[in-house]
Amino acid sequence: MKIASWNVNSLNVRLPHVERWCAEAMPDILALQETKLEDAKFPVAALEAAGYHSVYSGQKTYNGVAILARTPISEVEHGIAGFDDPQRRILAATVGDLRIVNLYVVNGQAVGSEKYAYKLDWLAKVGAFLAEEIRRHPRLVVMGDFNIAPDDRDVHDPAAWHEQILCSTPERDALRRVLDIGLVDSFRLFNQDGGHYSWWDYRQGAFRRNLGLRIDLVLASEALRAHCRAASIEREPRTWERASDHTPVVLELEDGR
DNA sequence: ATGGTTGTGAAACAA
Repeated sequence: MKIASWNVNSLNVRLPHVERWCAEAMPDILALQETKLEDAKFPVAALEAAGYHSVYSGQKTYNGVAILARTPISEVEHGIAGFDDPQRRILAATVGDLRIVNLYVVNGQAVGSEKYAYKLDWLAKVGAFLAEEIRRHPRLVVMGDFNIAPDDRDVHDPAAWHEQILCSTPERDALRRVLDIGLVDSFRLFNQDGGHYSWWDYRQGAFRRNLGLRIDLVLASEALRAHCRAASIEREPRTWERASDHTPVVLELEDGR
């Protein structure tokens, strides 16, 4: 069972990349962020032809999340009940015996900005939502673009990024509170090294020089911890022509019961 | 060098 997350930065532009990567990597479940597509324009038929069911929550120009799966998808939740947020960043669904939550966490722009305050408030609300999700669905995977580098190993230049956006202590504390619900950063179950990133700025040849951050995460609930078999960051799609600035991150789970 | 690149959508804005 291969589970993956990928910020595609426009599914309109990246659909050929998604089709290609799915054909090569054959993920069973794929969470997409920044689809930037209204629901009416979601490429359901193309993804069905590629072998995937899809559910999605999108909007024009910004944000947008989707969950693709090779088996049927049920119990879809769009956003958080009681949090009337026009930004489409949260999608939850059940695939087989797994509960999947796909998050496109607020970027926050700059520490101290209005968007930064929104990010921290958003993370607190999401934390409360996830506490309920894990209670109802112990076999929970929470994945997406977290827009937070968990610690300095996940940052190419920790001094330059010190207390900057994506790396500040309040953001890392907010992520810690999410993990404390009973989730583990699956990549760190298998690799303790720095230098492994999931996002590289488009500018100044950052990918070629591996100047990146690891901000795309697949979190597994404690109930799934013993079933995690491998985790990886798939750098190849970032080398393709007209690539997203993010690359897919993968968790392999022991096959279901 | 307060730069640089990409996506959306037609000028900024977001990342």
